[in-house]
Amino acid sequence: MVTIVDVARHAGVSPSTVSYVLSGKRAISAATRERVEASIRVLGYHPHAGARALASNRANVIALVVPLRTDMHVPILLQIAMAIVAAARDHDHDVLLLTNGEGTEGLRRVAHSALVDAVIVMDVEPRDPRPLVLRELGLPSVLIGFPADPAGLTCVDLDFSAAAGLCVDRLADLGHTAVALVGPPPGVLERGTGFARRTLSGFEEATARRGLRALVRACDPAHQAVRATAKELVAQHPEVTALVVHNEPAVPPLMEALRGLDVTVPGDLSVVAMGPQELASAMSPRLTMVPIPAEEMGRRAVELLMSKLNGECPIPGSTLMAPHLVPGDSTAPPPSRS
Amino acid sequence: MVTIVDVARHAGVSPSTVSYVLSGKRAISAATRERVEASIRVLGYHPHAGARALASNRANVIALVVPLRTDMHVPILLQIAMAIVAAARDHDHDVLLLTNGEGTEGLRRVAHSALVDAVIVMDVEPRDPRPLVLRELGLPSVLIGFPADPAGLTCVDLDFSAAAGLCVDRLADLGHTAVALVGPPPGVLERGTGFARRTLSGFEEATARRGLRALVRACDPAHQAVRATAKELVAQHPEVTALVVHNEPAVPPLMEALRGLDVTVPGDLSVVAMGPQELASAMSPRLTMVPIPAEEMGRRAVELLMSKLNGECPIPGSTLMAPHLVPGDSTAPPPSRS
DNA sequence: TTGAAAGCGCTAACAG
DNA sequence: CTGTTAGCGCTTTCAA
Repeated sequence: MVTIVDVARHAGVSPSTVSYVLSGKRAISAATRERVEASIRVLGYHPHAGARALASNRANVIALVVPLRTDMHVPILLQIAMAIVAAARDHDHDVLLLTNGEGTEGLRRVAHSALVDAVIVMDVEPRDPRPLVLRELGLPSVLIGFPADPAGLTCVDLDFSAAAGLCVDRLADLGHTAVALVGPPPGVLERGTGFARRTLSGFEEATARRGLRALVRACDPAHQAVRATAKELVAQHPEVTALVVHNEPAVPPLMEALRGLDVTVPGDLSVVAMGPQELASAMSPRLTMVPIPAEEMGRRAVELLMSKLNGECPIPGSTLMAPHLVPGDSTAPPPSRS
Repeated sequence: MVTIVDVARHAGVSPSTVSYVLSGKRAISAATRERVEASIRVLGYHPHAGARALASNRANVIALVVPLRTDMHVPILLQIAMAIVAAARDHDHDVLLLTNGEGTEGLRRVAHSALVDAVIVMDVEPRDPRPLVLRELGLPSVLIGFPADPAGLTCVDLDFSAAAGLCVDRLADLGHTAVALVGPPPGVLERGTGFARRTLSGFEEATARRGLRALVRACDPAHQAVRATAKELVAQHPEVTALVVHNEPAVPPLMEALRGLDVTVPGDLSVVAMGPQELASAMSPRLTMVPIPAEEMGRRAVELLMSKLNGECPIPGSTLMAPHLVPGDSTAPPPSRS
């Protein structure tokens, strides 16, 4: 194994100089720096992670807690995770993968053993035990999603309220006067799940502001339920000319149900969906969407965490990512009343 | 921080004794062991991971390389990853998450810096550069999937050949005499992707063995293409009374296309699919499936890796997981010729 | 069955 | 701007 002493010898300097070249923690003359860097390259030196962690009290590793069972769309989960890994690498950190299988014990373990310096917790929900443990451990952390009480915690999420507003605004701009929100199954809202509630309030606020008639339907993603909801909306509420859908798994059956009811999109009915962007091109016509910005959420979470680790203050308690609307072919002005 | 010295003092023994209690590497009297264990519990001692890695040359961490873009079904990927984390924990190891973003450089880095002891690479394909790097590094590894040349490597995958055979056997047992394989898009097979080829040969071997007439169709998962394939099979090949589908994304549009063609499943046509088990209950009727055993594959990969780390020999070069057929409601005897 | 002590490779005072 | 050196907390010989 190549050690720092080997590099030092090869470059004709002391080990500490090599260390300082690597860390940039003190000024080094250009000449010395170059010689050291050359030696590092020639010898193929990589500092021993354990030794470094031991001496510096920094493992340069962050933990990522991924939920086993989740309300989140799985590909989104993975996208966020990958973005986190990439962003962490940009900050010279690695990512340790943790599940909830060990319960909160895993957090205690990796924190106490100094395996990681900090942690990102995904898919945080209102009644989540993990934030408590994080506070107790004093472990720097960033949550993706919001617990019931985010006080003293750093949280990142999409601004679902603004996202719903964006959908409504687009439809209002097109001339629609009555729109319906097709939301997650009843249970999700009642459980107090944060994002569902925030979408709803954003929808209500925006429709009120724009003077639109508004309907809300919770919708189970099962084929039958979706079909029933579609049928009911079309038959009982002919005034509704546009749908905002915040329920990823319900989208494919919904589009199929509309086709079955001879409702053309966007001719008879416009559809805007909130969810993973891939959904857009999987549907026909291509959906107008407000995508979940997985990439940005992951990066932002890492950046916030790094700020914390570097002792930068103050860190914002909650970060709501601004939504963007990506136009597709599923929205158009409402049909003319003929 | 609680150190091994604190524990030793508290228990009235030497640090080395505490170490040996933890590692079990030498005999300890029951009395001493109990005192030490009590002290560990009381003080809430967790050994410092870095110090341990430095002194023992073992990080007790394995790397998991997850592909960024993949032919694999994403939820399956995550299931395997989670199974790997759980299994690794059972062997007292943690999992470091790596992507291909750094290219093979990431592997070199974590190996040289002793951040990890070994690595599991997911979604290995025939022309994969990573196995070469693993050989070069001498890093203990297990691959999920098969490279073109698996010589000297340890690989785990589903026995796709046997899986196809299982599907054919079930259909033959039900009385079908002509079956079609709906496989992955043309490109996948031509690129030499291992699993597609193995499925095909299993299908051909089994249909020949059972004396069935066999058809094979590569199928792009796009709506249009699936519809065309379904139409062609139904119209041009009325003798075909059953389908074996090995193409996860094509399944939903296929089922819909059949419905559109007034072909009832399983009344007119039986369908068996290979893929993620969740697919079965997402379809109506519930599919008869040969699921990808994500859980077992993950566990097996870890077990093989641990055997390698413990120097147990010989390690099998390739492990093909036995497939299981899970009956659903999409298979029945062929329609009577009336 | 246990203890003493020498490192593992690196960082960060301290000293110049 | 650079070198010397004392640990970081643990494992593992060696010795008893």
